[in-house]
Amino acid sequence: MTKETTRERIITVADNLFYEQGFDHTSFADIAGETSISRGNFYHHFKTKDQILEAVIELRLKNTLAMIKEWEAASHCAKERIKSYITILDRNKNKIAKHGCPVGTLTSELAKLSHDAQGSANKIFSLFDEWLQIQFIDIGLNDEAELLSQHVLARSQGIATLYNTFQSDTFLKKEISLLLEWLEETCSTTTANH
Amino acid sequence: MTKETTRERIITVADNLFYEQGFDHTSFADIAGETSISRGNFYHHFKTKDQILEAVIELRLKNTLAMIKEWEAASHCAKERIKSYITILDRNKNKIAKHGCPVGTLTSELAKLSHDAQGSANKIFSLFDEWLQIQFIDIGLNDEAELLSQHVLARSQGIATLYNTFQSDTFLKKEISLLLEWLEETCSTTTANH
DNA sequence: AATGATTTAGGACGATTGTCCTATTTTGAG
DNA sequence: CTCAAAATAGGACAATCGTCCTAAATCATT
Repeated sequence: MTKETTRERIITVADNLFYEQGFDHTSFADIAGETSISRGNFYHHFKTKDQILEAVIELRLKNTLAMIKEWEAASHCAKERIKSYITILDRNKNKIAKHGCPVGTLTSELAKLSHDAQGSANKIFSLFDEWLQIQFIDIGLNDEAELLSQHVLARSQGIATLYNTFQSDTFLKKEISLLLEWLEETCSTTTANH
Repeated sequence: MTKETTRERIITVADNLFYEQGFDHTSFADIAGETSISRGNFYHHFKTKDQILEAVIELRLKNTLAMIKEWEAASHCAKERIKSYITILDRNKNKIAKHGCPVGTLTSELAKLSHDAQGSANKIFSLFDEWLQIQFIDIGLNDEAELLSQHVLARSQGIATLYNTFQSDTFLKKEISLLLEWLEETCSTTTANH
């Protein structure tokens, strides 16, 4: 494993801090503290704070894509792949309880800040969206794929938001199973067409 | 109509700005600018910025309660009342497109800031939650009321988040009708018990 | 070993932050 | 009208923000 460069280290730490504290509320001093890098050195790698944000979003896109590829490798069945997406809610429950969904909270924050990187951040959402659409098309739900994909996205976003607020495990468990049930029903409506 | 006091004016303006820009990103200068009140005068009404936040949350609780009372006055049928809640998504679509759901985005932000007012902000969510539960109990779904209420909350939160991101009207329309359909189905399962 | 380029450290900058203080003005009760 | 109380204005504060600059240290290539 190659050693992490300074630039990569900055991005990794910033990624976590932006998730935990929010982009706007995270200062250079915060990042410097956790990286043990002097403040002045930042500007040799990034000219502005916004450039760090762009790099963080790029990293998240890369990591998201890698995660999706893992799901694809682990399962050749589209329905199972969608399940992989839904069950992140359970796998990441501890972090979601503390800081919400990393995708949804970032886009919400950037929307409020009217930040230029809004479009870039939305791409992470789009990445999930388009991938889910492909899965639904694969199942045979071509016409409805777009709305079905966004339905899954919306449901999981809402679950994350509410779990972040109330941190009720019974709620989380119930909602995940409801969403999985919905997936089964939705798939079974067209398996007759095969 | 009695004239708005200075204190009330500060809270009203702060309420809007916190919603539009976020709490952390809104400065005293911002509020002062929109209220035409000198910065120094603030501290005669509020000792800290956090106290303004508490007052804003209090106002939102009051307004939420008033809105709920309107729904109750407008409809004696519990199902219709729940519909009133669901269709806020459509009535407030323009603001949601720009700034997201005022309840969800505030609680998310305060969670990231580890802010003391987190508990107060969550009360707004709880207010909707408990009220929705009462409606479901009124329908006769006593045992499931809690999970049904939170299901509605989660769904609407997710719809708001995604509409804020993609601003797709077809998505919004479709999801609202899906949620209304769900409500019909959920209610009809127990009308047999009457 | 020598030299040029890259990387790092740390201070300085102007602007802005929330907070506080002190005059001045406005208000309301006697 | 009087005068104490409440409300307002505006400057000062220490701290922090993102940004920039320069000197020192490290690296890589010859």
